Amino acid sequence: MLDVRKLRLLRELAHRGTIAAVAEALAYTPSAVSQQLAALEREAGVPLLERTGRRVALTPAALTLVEHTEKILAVLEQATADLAASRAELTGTLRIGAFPTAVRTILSPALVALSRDHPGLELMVTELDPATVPAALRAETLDVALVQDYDYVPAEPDPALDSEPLLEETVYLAALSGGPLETRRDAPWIVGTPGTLCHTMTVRACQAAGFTPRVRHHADDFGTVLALVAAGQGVALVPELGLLTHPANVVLTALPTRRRTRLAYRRGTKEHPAVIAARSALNAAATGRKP
Amino acid sequence: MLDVRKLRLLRELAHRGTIAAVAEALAYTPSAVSQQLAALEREAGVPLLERTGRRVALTPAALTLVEHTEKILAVLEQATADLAASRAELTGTLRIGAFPTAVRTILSPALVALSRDHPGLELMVTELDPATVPAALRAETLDVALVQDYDYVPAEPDPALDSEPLLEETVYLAALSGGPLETRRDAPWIVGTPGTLCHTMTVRACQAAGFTPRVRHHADDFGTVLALVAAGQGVALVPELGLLTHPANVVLTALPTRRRTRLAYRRGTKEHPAVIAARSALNAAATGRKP
DNA sequence: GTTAACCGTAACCTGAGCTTATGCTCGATG
DNA sequence: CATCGAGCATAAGCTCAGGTTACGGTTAAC
Repeated sequence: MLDVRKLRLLRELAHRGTIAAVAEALAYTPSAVSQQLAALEREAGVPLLERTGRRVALTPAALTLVEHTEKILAVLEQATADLAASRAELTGTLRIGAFPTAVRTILSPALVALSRDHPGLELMVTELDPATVPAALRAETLDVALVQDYDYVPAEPDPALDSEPLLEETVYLAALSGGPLETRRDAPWIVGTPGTLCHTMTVRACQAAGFTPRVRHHADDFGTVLALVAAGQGVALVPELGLLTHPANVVLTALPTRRRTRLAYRRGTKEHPAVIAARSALNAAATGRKP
Repeated sequence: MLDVRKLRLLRELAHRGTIAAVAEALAYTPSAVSQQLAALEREAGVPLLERTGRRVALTPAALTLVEHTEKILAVLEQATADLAASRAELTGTLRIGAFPTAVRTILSPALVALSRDHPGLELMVTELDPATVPAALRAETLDVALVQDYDYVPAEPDPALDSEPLLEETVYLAALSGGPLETRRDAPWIVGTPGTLCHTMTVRACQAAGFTPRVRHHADDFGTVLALVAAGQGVALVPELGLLTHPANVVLTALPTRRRTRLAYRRGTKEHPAVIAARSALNAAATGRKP
């Protein structure tokens, strides 16, 4: 009987590439992970890892093992979901991850509704960049998370994760005057810090319009971005949710680009009562904002 | 993360009914099983067991947990099968269960072929009554087994097991004179010991013909049965494979009843290379006997 | 050449999970 | 109705799986 705990380490290794990263993610020492994987290899009777330089690579046999592991972990999630559903009241803790804008706009009202309807449910919110969400969900640091699915930035399919559309917003060009994206070829730009989804989204949208933005400022908070625009420091792309307060002199031009926000969770937790509750609260908060 | 080892205990409990039986089957003490199940219940946060008299019953939540466990164990079997397939040579041990007649007729030649073609494969044969096969397969005492599927004795579907047809034979009425089953209403009968499949089969076949057999002798070995028939002690039903040597004065009348033999294994092991090898060897032995 | 990142082994230590021992409850039996 | 056996649960103790820390070897980058 193969040990599922060890298989989980192998799966994490397939995603993260190094034993050190697996250990870091799952709160072990690298030595422990190494020993467990060595034991798994011994039990399997087939080579699973081979050193390539200072990393390890998975053999084909190990990769098929990982695929099976994904299935098993999904069933286990489903089983715990069913257990939670069979309980009368919703208890335990739900760890929610979200990007900063979402926290202040749709997540806050959803949290109010959630804690009102389910007093037994402990809510933990973590603010993080969507790029780090998949790893956090897999490592069970988070249970559900809001992620973005900008045009031009499709999320790679992850067999361990599942998601569903939650919200779709218009993206605006924020400037001191109106006019389409193409006319901003030579304007100074205000974008997010490199590596974030906002940054990528802006750069790709400009490239699709035929130019590379001349980056002048970096700012992730849309309030700051709009203040910079109002101060004549440049132009920027801002999604609908970033416009809670916008300075009077900033002109917004709707672009065809749309920002889609999705609710992500581990495969198998779709029917977990806490996820169901989060889904309905978030949907209510998202549509409640519309008018 | 639910512990699959503990879930396996729960599944076994669902099948066997008492903690003591589970412990017996899996080579633990009852105390260990009790503690593990108590721990599982604690982790689940939901009552799983409730004492009814001096036994324990599973709650609905526990039953759905068992269903999930079946899926997980099947995937685990599949994973080990894939591992074995990725190995060049076939190694390890294959534990085969079979009823006595089968051992002497089709299993022996199959064993010869198997050990010739796969010298690295260790073969272990256990002679047992088909009625005990499902439990032995689930408890991983056996890997594959030959079971019978007489008319009137359909095997109940077990979610943990899988099987496929292997052989179909005619059942004969053995007597000192020819004639259909209905004419033996008042004859003394020779049947297997109560509880075995052979016994059930004979009784039901007679009942389908409109009478209950008057049992005179009990014998499980078909050689013995035929000797008793030859000695004028009564009549009996004997399947084709039981007729390796039959006394000259015994007359055989083919009946419409047919005996079907199936190859059974745990769900998920269908593509295990050792099972594949066993399948082909047994099929060859079964068809090789036909002419 | 030096350094940093990473993997693996050795040695040690802790607790999960086994065993044995024992008590309790329920149902069958005379 | 008293007795007895079957079965479950708890207590106490022991063992080993599986963790940690320490250290050495190898690889890639600068």
